[in-house]
Amino acid sequence: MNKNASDKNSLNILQRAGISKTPQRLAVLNILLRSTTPLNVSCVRELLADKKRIDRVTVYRILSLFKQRGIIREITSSGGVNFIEMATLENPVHPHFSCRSCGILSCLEPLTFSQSHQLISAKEDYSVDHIEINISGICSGCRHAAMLQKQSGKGE
Amino acid sequence: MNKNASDKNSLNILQRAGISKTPQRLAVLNILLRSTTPLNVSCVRELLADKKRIDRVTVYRILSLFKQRGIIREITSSGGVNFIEMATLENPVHPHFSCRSCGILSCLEPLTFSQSHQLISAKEDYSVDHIEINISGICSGCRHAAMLQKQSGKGE
DNA sequence: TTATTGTTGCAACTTGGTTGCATATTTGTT
DNA sequence: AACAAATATGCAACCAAGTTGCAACAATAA
Repeated sequence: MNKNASDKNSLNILQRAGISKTPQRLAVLNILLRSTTPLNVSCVRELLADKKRIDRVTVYRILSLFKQRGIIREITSSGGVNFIEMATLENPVHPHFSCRSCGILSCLEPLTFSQSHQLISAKEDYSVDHIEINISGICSGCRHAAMLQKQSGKGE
Repeated sequence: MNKNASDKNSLNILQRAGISKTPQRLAVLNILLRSTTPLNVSCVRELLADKKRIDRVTVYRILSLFKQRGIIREITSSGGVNFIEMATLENPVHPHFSCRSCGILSCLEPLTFSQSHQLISAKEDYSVDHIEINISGICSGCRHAAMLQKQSGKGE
């Protein structure tokens, strides 16, 4: 998706959510749309061009508005920093994988109906509104890098 | 378990882990052993009698030592505050339920082997070392309380 | 043009967690 | 029991994430 198309997409999203379009909101939305992995707030701010640096508070406010309107969803990460990702129809709730080596959070396949059901069924008197699954370990990239390093004798 | 038995248990745990027994460590361990739900750091400190108030830093250091030695495990919660629970054989890794009304984190049944396997199988080139499942919603206590309130006409 | 409403940026704050260092406590050895 | 070496604690100061209050700044409608 090129820049113009993405801008148009962002505009549509804001319009559909019934919130006014401001340069800051568009900028944040564009960044989230273009990212292939969930981002945390400081990443979002770094990705904003220096020219359009947005105040930290404003970013938090924009994100909490987006969350409230269901445009994005938050992912709790073990590092204590929350990540965010687009909450579109094409991107349903799914488990995440957090690499303890590179820190990148990546997306895994959504659960099937029966899998979710199994998880929820235990406590019938609880009213469940969200299942968050975070798997952690070493991602394939880091694993291969480590293996290469070992082979070349630079290990230990 | 009465106080003395719990103290003895704590002592054993420290000994087996090969770490020296100090009043502070015993106090923290006792609190964790007695709690029926995972606790966060400020809860632990509140539960310490005023007499044996332990410095915040010390609590963090004790907990990180316990974690390192596998005595406790940490649970990432969506509120950005980490919870801890005992990591004993009788208390294997399990999903948690976080009530968005009362904030209490409670424990759910552990996954079966096949359930865990299903979750992990997706990405064979990842090396998984932990699966964390956090389910959130309204716990039965809060749900019933809300229902009673509604019935008595105090709703809205 | 002006009044109204909503948005932004700044400063200041809160909370969870960490680091460095001096002091106090354990522990192992006589 | 006494002591030295090693370890643990408390304090102050710090950092980072996230929040709040408020003044200034759009954008919009009358």
